[in-house]
Formats: sequence, structure tokens, C-alpha cells
Amino acid sequence: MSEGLKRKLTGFSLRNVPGHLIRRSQQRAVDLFVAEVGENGPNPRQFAFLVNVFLSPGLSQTALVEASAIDRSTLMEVLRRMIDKGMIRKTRTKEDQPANALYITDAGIHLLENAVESTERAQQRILAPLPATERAAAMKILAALAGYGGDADADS
Amino acid sequence: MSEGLKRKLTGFSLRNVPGHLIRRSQQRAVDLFVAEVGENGPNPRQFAFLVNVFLSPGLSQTALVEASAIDRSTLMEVLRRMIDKGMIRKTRTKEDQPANALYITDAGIHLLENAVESTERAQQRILAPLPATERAAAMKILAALAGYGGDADADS
DNA sequence: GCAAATTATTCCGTGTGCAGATTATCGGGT
DNA sequence: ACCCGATAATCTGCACACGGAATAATTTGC
Repeated sequence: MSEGLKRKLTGFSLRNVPGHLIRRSQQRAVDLFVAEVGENGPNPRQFAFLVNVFLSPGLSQTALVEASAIDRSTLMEVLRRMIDKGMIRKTRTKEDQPANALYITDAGIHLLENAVESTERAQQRILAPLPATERAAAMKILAALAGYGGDADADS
Repeated sequence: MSEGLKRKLTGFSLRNVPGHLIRRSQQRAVDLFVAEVGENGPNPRQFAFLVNVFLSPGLSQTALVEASAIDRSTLMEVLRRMIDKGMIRKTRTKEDQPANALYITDAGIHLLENAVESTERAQQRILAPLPATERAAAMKILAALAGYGGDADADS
């Protein structure tokens, strides 16, 4: 029964599967981020979130879910930890919706400040295997693969 | 204190951060995989693992960790589920190391057989946002970003 | 033949990711 | 004042991801 399968799969290599390459790239990107920013600093998700809250203080969680592409359930956990560590402040806005308004704290700003440089280094290292001339093209390709197709809205 | 930060971060967009684009691409790739292969079929990790076990029966978990790029701890869980569902069989090889030898079952082969076509469709859809002429270049770039640099060994 | 080094597996704790159900808060209609 | 619908947040359950510690099986040194 597996004869046809064998024929189809001999010579098969994960290295020719786009999804696999993307996953490996993601693993490597996170590794480099952590290596540059370090244990104490924010992780990639926290960094993205901190930036968004810094740039748009007072937004609700839902708004930030869209801005930072973190699932709402995941965000609950991430937020809890960031609030515990004092990077973010959450206040129930009585006036508005049943929504929370989120603000970055001074400690959060400090953390962000320290992380900006190393984050940039990490991003450079992510693209480092590519010749400098191809990096812009790579970014375009990644944007396409990420589903950012000719739109203007969505992420910040 | 945050004045310098503001200068550095105004105009900042996650869309210009390679790591973010890679993450989004990965999310999209998994979505497409699940959409094509369906609920009952294997997920991307299971598929990669099944193929590797099918092509190299009797390998140990450690060997397969390297082949399929799944962390050893994660593999424990993934394996447990696959064994529960009867896709994989595990036997303690008394002769060899303190290692387990893994084999795909008939049910696993059947599952794999059903998933091959839809997996291919999923991979095509992943690259679909790119013009056909750029897809080969994209694969090269992804391989580089994944850290597959000019080697020959490693993954199957 | 037995203790020690070696290697593979397993366990544990923490964190991300996501879908579905539930709860909380508000506005409006009556 | 009370119910209703809408929206935001929260909770629950499952799955992946990964490091470090503990455990099991084997081989080597003596």
C-alpha cells in the first residue's frame, strides 16, 4: 500500500518546503533576538507590544491585538507578566466601553530604551546571511508571504 | 526622558522588522496548512515527523529531533499524541543505546498518504502572493534566513 | 565485575498561540 | 427600573516551544 507513497516521497526534503523554511527562520530570528537583547530585556512579543503602547498610549487591548498581531488570549498572559513586572499599567476606563486603557510605565520606557539598539542589531543579524544587495528584496518577499498585500491599514 | 526614544520610534512600523514579518509569515503558513489538510489530518509538525519516520524507520527520538527540527521536549508531547492516535509505534531497543526506535504504523501511512496532496497545495498557496518568477528566489532567501547556509548535512 | 562516564529519554516549569465559551460593562429601548 | 444587545475582556482547554534537572540504559575504565 505504501509503494506509491514511497515513490512520491523519496528524495523528499523539508528544505524544499516553504512552510518548514519559514518556521526555521522564525526559530532562528527569536534566538538572535534573545541573544542580542538578553535575558532581562523584553522578548520579541513584549518589545512589539511595548512599542505600540508607547506610540499609542491609552488604547484598549483589542486595539493592540490588531496592532501587534498577538492573539487576544495570548495577550492576556503576556500582559499579565508585563504588568507584574511593572512595564505596563492598565486602567478600567469607566467612561468608555468595558475596555481597558493601557499605558507604558516609566520602567517600561526605560526597558524599551535599553532594548532599541540591541533589537536593531538582532534584526541586522537576521538578514545577515543575505548579501546586502538582496536584503531589500527579501523584505518585500517576506511582506508578501506575511500577507501584507498592497494594503495600507492593519499593523502599526 | 522619553524624548530621544520618541524621536527614534516615530514612524516605527513592525512591517519593517524582519523578525515580525517572519513571524506573520509563519502564522499564515500554518493557517494555510490547516485549511488545506483539515482538522483530521496531521498538523505541520506531525506531517514533517511522519515523513521522516516513514523514510527512515527505526530511528531514535534524538535522531528525529535533528531531522525534523522539533525540540526534544516538545517532541515528547507531539509523540505522545501521535502514539495515542496510532500513527507511530515506539519500541525500546534492548540491544542498542537506551534509545527508542520509532516506526510509522499502517494508520500513519494511510494518514500520510491522504495528506501529501493537500500539503503540496498548502505550500503552493504559501508562495502564491509572489509572482511565479520570484518563487525560486524566495526559497533561496528563506533557506538562507533559516540558517541553511552552504551545508549539506542536517535535515532530511 | 563494578563504579563512573555517556547518552537517550523523560519530567518540570515557563511561555507563546489559538479557538470557544463565559463574564463584565455599557448603551438604548420600554 | 429592567431587560436587551453590543462590545471588551476573561477563562478554559489544548497544543507547540524550549531550557534545565532528573532518570534510565549502556559502555568504558579499572
